[in-house]
Amino acid sequence: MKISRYYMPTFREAPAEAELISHQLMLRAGMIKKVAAGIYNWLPLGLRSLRKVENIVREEMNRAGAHEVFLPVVQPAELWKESGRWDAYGKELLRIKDRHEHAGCLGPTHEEVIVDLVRGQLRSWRQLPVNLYQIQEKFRDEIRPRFGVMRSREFGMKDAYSFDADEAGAAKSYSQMYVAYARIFARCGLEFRPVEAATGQIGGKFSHEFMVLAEAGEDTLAVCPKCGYAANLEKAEAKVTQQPETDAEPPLQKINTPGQKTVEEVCAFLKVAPQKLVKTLIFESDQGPVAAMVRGDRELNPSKLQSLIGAAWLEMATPERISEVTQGPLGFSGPVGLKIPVYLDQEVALLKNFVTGANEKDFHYLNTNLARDFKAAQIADLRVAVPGDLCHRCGAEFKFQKGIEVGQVFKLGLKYSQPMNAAFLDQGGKEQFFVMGCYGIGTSRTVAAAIEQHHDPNGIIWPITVAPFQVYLAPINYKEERTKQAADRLESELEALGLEVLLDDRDDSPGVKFKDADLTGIPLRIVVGEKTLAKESVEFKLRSAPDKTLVPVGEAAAKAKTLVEEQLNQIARQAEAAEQSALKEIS
RNA sequence: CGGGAUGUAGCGCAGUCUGGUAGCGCGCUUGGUUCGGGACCAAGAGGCCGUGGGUUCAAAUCCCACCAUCCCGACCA
Repeated sequence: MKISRYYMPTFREAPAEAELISHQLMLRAGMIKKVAAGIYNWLPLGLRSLRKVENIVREEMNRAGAHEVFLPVVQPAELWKESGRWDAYGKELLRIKDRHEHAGCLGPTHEEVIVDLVRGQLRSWRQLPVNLYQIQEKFRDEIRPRFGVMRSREFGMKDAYSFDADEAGAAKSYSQMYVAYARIFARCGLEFRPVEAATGQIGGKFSHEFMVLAEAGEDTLAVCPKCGYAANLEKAEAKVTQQPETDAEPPLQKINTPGQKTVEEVCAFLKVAPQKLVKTLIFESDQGPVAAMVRGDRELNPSKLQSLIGAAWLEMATPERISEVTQGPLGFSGPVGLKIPVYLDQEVALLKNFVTGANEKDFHYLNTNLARDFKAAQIADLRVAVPGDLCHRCGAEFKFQKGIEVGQVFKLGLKYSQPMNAAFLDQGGKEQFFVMGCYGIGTSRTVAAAIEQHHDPNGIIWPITVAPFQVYLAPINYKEERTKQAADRLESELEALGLEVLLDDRDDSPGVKFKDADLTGIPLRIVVGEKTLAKESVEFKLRSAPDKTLVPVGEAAAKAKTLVEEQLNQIARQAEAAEQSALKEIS
């Protein structure tokens, strides 16, 4: 491919809108261009990388026994009403109407459509399991799109859905996907980590997220360096290290605390440590209002509370609602006398004689005690893990790392098959709902994540497997006849060997070409010039290393092929290793 | 949606306070000289100054409204 015939506008400076390095580099290298907030054009260079990610995904999905389908972007409201998500899904679901005033939406995900596809067609246990996937554009009307294709409204995603006859089958499908994902991300040249994840509004019981480790990540992971436990902060469980207190229980004492609402204020006013003050937070959920208690120096983790009570949705109650539910204003809530279920963080259960709100303006209680003064509906780990916490499995101290979520695997169970009435006949002739799983990979985001992980001040450093081209062929002066001939000839030799070559045939100074070679991150650069040709040679340089070596012209193509294959083989070995450790993790 | 900021040539920016011919760098075009880390000389092209309204003899500049974009927060298979 000759650059002069290619559409690849590169820039010296990145548009001011780009914050993230991957975003800046993608814009500068001419991979993408913004159309509107969270909506991007993919240019030829960017599309080549995106397609490489997609093809890796496709190969591995096929290898794992899944079958590719292609589902519509526009989906009818009826299906979403059937699953109950027409109302449950928030404003991210872009609802539209057609000319007949018929309601529909742009698909943010495809559970409804896929269930509709198979129900009635899959009727027998003999046909199971089935795993169908697609690589599609999704649309989610994000409140705040940002970071280029890392968090855009329209984005590329592979989504797969498995249908099994029972839990055991579903567990097997899940494991297969888990292993396939490990291979996929390893093949993309990524350093990643599967972590236990909260299941969020998609529901289900069990989930892993595949995280690419990068500072720019929006998620925080708690990783145990000793036993390998890793979890999203939303889910991470810390070991309780404190001993239960055994103090005597003096009587409950109501005390005037005028205007003291926050933990800080109350602690200062009463001269108690925040560890001895317990916050009572009121939530609204589909299960009705609930209260949750954590120590004053801790932060409640809503997703833990949500999964504990099995709520479909959960949010902080409004001040008005708090007054209704507790009979007291915001800032003075406490467990004593509360009529709603009270969920207790496990740390709180160890305390004696703590301070709580009195559900009355300007009053708190001293010497509040569990059992004597109130009952807990349940005691569990409800707080957000913090640096310094210890792994609940092995007791080593957690390390916190930032990660980009590039994939997630879910066990859905009957969440969609049941309401949408998708069933088959089991061996006993009995009707059963499909046990489902769903498995997503953000393909466009994966491209950005690869750049986040592989760049230097000069530009991108692509892993060979997702590089848009493998060789950047740079003639020093393409107008010089001997150079031109050598470059053209080498280009066709390389292409004949199946290599992907970008020939920089522009009438620009060498500096421009080197800068663009670095910026676009193509793994192997070959320079052809009068100086090298005087030695019957061309110069090889890997983007990932500083060394330059002269290679005889006649051996150049074969040598390039060898280098590319070495890199491919190395990644193949990494994929093998990733598969092996994934198999261990999931068994 | 709350808080903050910005909209001037393809990109990066100045000009706005203090109203009076719309500028700079990069990029682009033409010619020439160059050719190992974003070359040099010369001549050019390119702008509803985000949109609409108002004030004024006169508005990129002052006032009002709207729109868009970015950042922080809430949100998020």
